Amino acid sequence: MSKTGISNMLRDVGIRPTPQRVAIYETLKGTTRHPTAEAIYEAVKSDFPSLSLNTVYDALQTFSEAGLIRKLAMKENISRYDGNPAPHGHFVCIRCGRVEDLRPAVDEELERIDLLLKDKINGRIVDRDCRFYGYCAECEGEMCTYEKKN
Amino acid sequence: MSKTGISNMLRDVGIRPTPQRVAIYETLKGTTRHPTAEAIYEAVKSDFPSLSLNTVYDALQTFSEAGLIRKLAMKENISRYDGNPAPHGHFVCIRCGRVEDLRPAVDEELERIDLLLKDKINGRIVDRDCRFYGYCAECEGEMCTYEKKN
DNA sequence: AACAATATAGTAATGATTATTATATAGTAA
DNA sequence: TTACTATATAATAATCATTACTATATTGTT
Repeated sequence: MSKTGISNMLRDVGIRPTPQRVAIYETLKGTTRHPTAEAIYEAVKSDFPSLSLNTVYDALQTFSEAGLIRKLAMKENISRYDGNPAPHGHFVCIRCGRVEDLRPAVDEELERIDLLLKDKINGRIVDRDCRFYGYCAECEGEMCTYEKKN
Repeated sequence: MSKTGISNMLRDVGIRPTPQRVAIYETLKGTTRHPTAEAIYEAVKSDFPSLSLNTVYDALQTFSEAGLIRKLAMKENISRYDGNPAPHGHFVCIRCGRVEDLRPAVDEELERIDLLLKDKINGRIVDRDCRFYGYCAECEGEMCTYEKKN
């Protein structure tokens, strides 16, 4: 989506589309690395030298509350962010820390469980966050070059 | 499990069974509320007035690393703990914050997905944490009396 | 009973996140 | 445009869960 498209979309959902917010959203949408606030800050800073980390946090929270993005609380007491707000599963490498999206085929299985839960739960389910932890192929071979930055 | 049983179990896995650790483990095993470190601290403190919150954190990390318990990173930037280390799903109420275990029948479905993933993932999966977010029955009716403490 | 290793508790430090506030910017209406 | 109102930004400070440090105490062992 273009900057103009992002701008219009944000306005449509009631979020004032400032250049910073558009850049933050664009950055998050343009990666599958599930970056931290800090990583987004570093990435966007090249275009906005005066950018504040605070602004990044504020934008991410605003986007989250509007359902535009997804916050992923990690066990290391740090949050990562996902530009895809639709429920979908993740693979997390417990050695190098990378977070990857699962293939759609697996997500379809998870969707089936949503339906199953409708009858088995005393409540209304509106979201899902499924994580699968293990060792990525590169870490299995001790050849992992994953850089946590970004 | 009795205190003696816990003590022996801890020794078996190489963890020195101090009274504090036994009490912390016993407390966590004795609840399904997925308490925070603070809540465990408050609960155990009645038996150990001089208990340090630090000791609780240390014990929880030790137990986690030994695979005896499970750490649940919540979106509110706080960690909860689960005395059941086996992979199993949770329901999280996004209004009152309660965390409940899913019925075993649902977990069986999730186990099927583990198998499915073996072929679809470039890595080795060793654990799973599936959360389903929504409104618990009581919060749907605005009658929720859930107390976050404990 | 003494020793070596480790746990506890108290305190201080860390670090991600959030609050505060003056200034700047966006949206709107004249 | 211009003026106006509301909201966003950025800088700074504060918060709060968690972790580090360290002297003392306890455990398990010789």
